[in-house]
Amino acid sequence: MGTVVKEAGVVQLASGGGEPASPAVGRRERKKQATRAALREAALRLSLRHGVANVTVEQIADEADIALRTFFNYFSSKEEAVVASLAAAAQELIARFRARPRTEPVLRAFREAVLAVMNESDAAGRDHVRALQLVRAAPTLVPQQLAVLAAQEQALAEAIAEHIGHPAPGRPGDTGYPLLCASAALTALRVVLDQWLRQTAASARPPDTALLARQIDTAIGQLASGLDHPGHDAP
Amino acid sequence: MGTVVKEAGVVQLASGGGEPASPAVGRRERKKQATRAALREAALRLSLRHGVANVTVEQIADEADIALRTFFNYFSSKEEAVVASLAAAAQELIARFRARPRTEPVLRAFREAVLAVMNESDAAGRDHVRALQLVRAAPTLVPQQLAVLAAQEQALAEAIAEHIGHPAPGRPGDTGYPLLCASAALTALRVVLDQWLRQTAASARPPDTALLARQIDTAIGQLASGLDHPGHDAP
DNA sequence: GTGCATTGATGCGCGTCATGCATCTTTGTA
DNA sequence: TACAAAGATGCATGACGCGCATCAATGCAC
Repeated sequence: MGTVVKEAGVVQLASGGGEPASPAVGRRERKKQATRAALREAALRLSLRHGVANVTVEQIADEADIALRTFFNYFSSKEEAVVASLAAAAQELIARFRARPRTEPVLRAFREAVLAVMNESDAAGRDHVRALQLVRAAPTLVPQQLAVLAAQEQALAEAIAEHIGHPAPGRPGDTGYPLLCASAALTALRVVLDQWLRQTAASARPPDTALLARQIDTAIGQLASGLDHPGHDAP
Repeated sequence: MGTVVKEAGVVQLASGGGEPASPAVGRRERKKQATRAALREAALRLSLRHGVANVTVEQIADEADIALRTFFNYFSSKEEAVVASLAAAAQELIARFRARPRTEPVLRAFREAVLAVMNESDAAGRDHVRALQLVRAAPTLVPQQLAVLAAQEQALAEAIAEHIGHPAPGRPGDTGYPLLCASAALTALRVVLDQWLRQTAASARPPDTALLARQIDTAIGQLASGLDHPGHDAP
């Protein structure tokens, strides 16, 4: 039989795409994750060095020492491989959110989750930021980035519903709040990150997390207190 | 010299892509708009009939009686041509917003603008809805749709800043409110439209504008009154 | 440990995509 | 009417994305 690794083409991207924190399964699964990671890192590295447009899928596959054909078993396009780091980050963001105490207001918990993810200093944490910078430099990736975020809306919405003891999205009694809140929060995050990257780009190398925290607080604060009345920095 | 019609590849999409309401210029410009419209309509029509994946760029070009090469002078991909209607709708949405009296609260004006656009019953108005339905049926188009909306955030943010007499985004004194409000509003619109289409899909043919209006009001209301306290239908 | 079924990796081939380049045609204007 | 600018078209080409057949590694039962 043929090979059907991708969980469904674009849907692979739409359904996550990050490393699913494999629960210590067999060697098979581990190797798959390794291959995926190798391709993801190769794509990111080469794209950062030469620019996304100047890198071919073949080069990425060679760099990762994987057959060209195999690349397409994992990602359906170059762009998808590059933003895979972001998908992973988004999934971790949601995991962090789920771990917050339910006594925290929703947006507060979201804020903490974001900062937790951004404060990671390990290899993966760096990749998130590097991928974001790359997206800023390559307009081709913008649609992909947006799709990655949008793909997590549903998951975050469910987490939010759980967090506040609200009916899950689509269930009877659902006010639509969880989904709206999730998409608004992720959008705000995207806007803030974009601004932050623009400023950080020309300044210090080590990501200025303090500045990011302040900007996130501002945005979250505006979302929390209602968008119909502008201009308030610290309520 | 070569041909450089597109205002800049993907940026064409990112900077709008709709018909710029040509100010009665020469025949040259009129013909360009006609060509663009022909391609846009052909792409939409064929995609609706056979599915986006089953339509080639060549078929679209043939249907519009345009050379294949010329197609790429207007759109850099099949998907871009299909969602061009949405770009036009988004631009008109902003135009409508700008026309609202400044006495209206921001989100109220946004609501009115949305309903105005959705109530259009002419050919273009139908195209908006048809394109939205197509996107729902073809995951490939989702990234493009998101990009179209995101591309209008800046424009809407500026309109909002004007509406309330706030410094333009990036200017000194900018609180970040206009951009956040714009992106949140557009996101909410996207979420609401998605839900609405899901429901409308299986029901009446003539778009149920009343239902849409109610759903928009709910979402806008939640945005307006703050996202940190859930569950309120009619404040 | 051996054999079998499953699943992923790889090679091959093909149709499509997307763009650069050269050329021809149309349009606007002096 | 002649000329310059701008768009449309044809041609050629490299990359893309995937179906299909095959090979190899893995997991499992016995």
